[in-house]
Amino acid sequence: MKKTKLTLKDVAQQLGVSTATISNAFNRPDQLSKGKREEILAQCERIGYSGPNKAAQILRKGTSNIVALVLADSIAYMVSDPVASTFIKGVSTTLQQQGKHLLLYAGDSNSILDVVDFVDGFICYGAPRNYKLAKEIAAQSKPAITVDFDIEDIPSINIDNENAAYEVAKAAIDENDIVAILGLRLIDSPTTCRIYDSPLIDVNSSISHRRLDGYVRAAKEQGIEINNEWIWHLPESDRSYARQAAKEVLMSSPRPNTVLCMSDIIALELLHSALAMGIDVPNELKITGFDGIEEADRARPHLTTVCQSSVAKGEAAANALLSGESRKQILPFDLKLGETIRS
Amino acid sequence: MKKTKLTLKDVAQQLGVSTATISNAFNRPDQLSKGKREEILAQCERIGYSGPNKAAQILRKGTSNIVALVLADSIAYMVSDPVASTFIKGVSTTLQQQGKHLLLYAGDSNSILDVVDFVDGFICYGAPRNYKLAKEIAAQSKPAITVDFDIEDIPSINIDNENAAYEVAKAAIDENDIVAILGLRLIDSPTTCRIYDSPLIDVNSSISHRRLDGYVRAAKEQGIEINNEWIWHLPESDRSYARQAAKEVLMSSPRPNTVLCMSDIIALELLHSALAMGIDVPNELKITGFDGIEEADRARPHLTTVCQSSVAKGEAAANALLSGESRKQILPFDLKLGETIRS
DNA sequence: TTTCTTGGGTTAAACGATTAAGTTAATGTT
DNA sequence: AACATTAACTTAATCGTTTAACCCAAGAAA
Repeated sequence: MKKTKLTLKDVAQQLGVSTATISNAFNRPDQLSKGKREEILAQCERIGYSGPNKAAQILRKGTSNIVALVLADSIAYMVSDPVASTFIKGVSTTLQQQGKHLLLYAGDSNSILDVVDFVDGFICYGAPRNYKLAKEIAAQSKPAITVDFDIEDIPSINIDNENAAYEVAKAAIDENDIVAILGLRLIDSPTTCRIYDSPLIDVNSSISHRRLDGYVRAAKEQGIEINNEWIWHLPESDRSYARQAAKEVLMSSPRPNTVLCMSDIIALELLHSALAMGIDVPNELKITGFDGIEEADRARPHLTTVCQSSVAKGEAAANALLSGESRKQILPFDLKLGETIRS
Repeated sequence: MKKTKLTLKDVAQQLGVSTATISNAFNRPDQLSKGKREEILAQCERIGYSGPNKAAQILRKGTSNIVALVLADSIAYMVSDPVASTFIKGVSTTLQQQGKHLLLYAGDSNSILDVVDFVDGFICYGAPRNYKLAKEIAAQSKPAITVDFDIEDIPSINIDNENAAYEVAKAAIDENDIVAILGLRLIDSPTTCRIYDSPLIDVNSSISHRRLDGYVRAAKEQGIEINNEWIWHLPESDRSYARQAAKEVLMSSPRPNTVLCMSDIIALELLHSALAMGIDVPNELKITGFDGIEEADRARPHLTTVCQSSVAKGEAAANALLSGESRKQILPFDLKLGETIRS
């Protein structure tokens, strides 16, 4: 039963050497003879000193091996979203390989100020709801990287959302279709709704707008104009929002026969609702998703969607952060044709 | 463009007061006059001092507001498992409410020694693979709580696994059934297999064994003896392991007509495989799960399972840790009867 | 022999705060 | 008027390291 934790000083005293030597034994093997080092380490082991205190190291060295993962929404939401959790997977695997620790930071929190002093860097996933957070990230001086959005010229990881959306829409849309869009975070509303003439929000949702652009371009090529009336807004990629929006879309008249969804979760919920109502997919209703989540593979008919690798994004983000990469990267995507647009 | 970060000392100098006063302005309002405090805070704001450095605070105060969540497996696996990620959800929500930060710690890492000095406590979810980790948790002196397993008399959160398993099995098993079990981490093997006479592993899998006990007791009440030949082992609750085990079970002859699964993921995979093979559930095959995950609700026929609230577990764990609760808690479970055992 | 290296240490100044103990002046008590 | 109390600060020790700068003895070079 040791009364109090041993410090470097205690150990130095007991072994009759200077604190610097003990410190070096742990951190800089080249600074002392091999024999002495081994002896010191052995003695430390024996008396129960497990190495320099990390809290003190953080202060002194200015580095902690902790990387903060700043999530766009609450951790609770992020961890249950298949896309986000897969991203976290990629990040954590890479960080772990490099001996780094992962601090989950909720983007709906107030300020990164309470962690900025001790983390080694930031990985920011998804545009934060409050712009203040983005400002703070830009203002602080630790390494940072953004994913699925951009802050000034901070390095970032993205896919080409406009083209991805364009391609999947192009594959789905035929002449004379009635096209609807189930979009994410398009306007500034916490509920699911048709957007009509609400002004599109700008700063926090670039990827949604790029996707929208792609959809609109593909439609236009078939001579179809999508006006706001046919665009729905969901505050997040959540099953219950999706269910409600799906219901509205399927009830509206005339009923659209092509629905472009900005996430697979939304698309799958629409698919289930449609099938439950006895609607023939794809003959009466074509559906496209976005992301390429595992669950989409299990659906029948198979979902037509855009696959992007969230794991790859996570790995790329972590690697870029740790290696000091400063460019912005565009990762590839994959169009996946399923039977939800053509049987 | 400030050259270097301001410190408390700099600020004190500039404002012509002692460092103690600045520190108190931030931490102990009762130690100085209201007027002075407001003036100091205003000045700090003006010159761009955003408060005491957190790294230094951690060292000096010995507390960081960081709680480590020690996961049984890799973060990657945990974050994608519906049960584990729901648990994380509960933990993170509660921690966030109390202004604490969440550090994700992979249980398959080597040692907690590299974080123990700066975290405020540990929440350990699931029995770690390597026993050394459990030893370390027990040996260190920060607050800790375990979930779904126990270490000596460290406070813990559990459900009554034996009774839960007993009840669901009792509901499913009829006289003369052939009963099989798809179990988790029963033996020390990294692959899916029938366990035959392999010795059951002990320390790392208590909850699986409690469940096994419950199953066996229920079977015995119907005069059925389940020998090891009818027990399968899966190293984790993973879809591909489950698929393989499901295939083996359904191919074995005689084919069991009641299969008790230790997780919903396993049960659902078995259900899908059975339906795909044209087997009538429940008339030719009865299936039970464990956990009560959301996806089980979406399955048809509805899965019979034991619902336990992972969110509640997470909340309870975080609350107990933060409040210093030292008792072991048993949370309730709910038997949920679906059509996979009786139509 | 003298001078230069160099290996293997030691000393002591940071890192950036917190806080117990001490000081001083103003107020309250009797 | 003499003494006790309190409010509002300041002083200085401390948290547990790291690391630049210095020191010394022994071997190499000249």
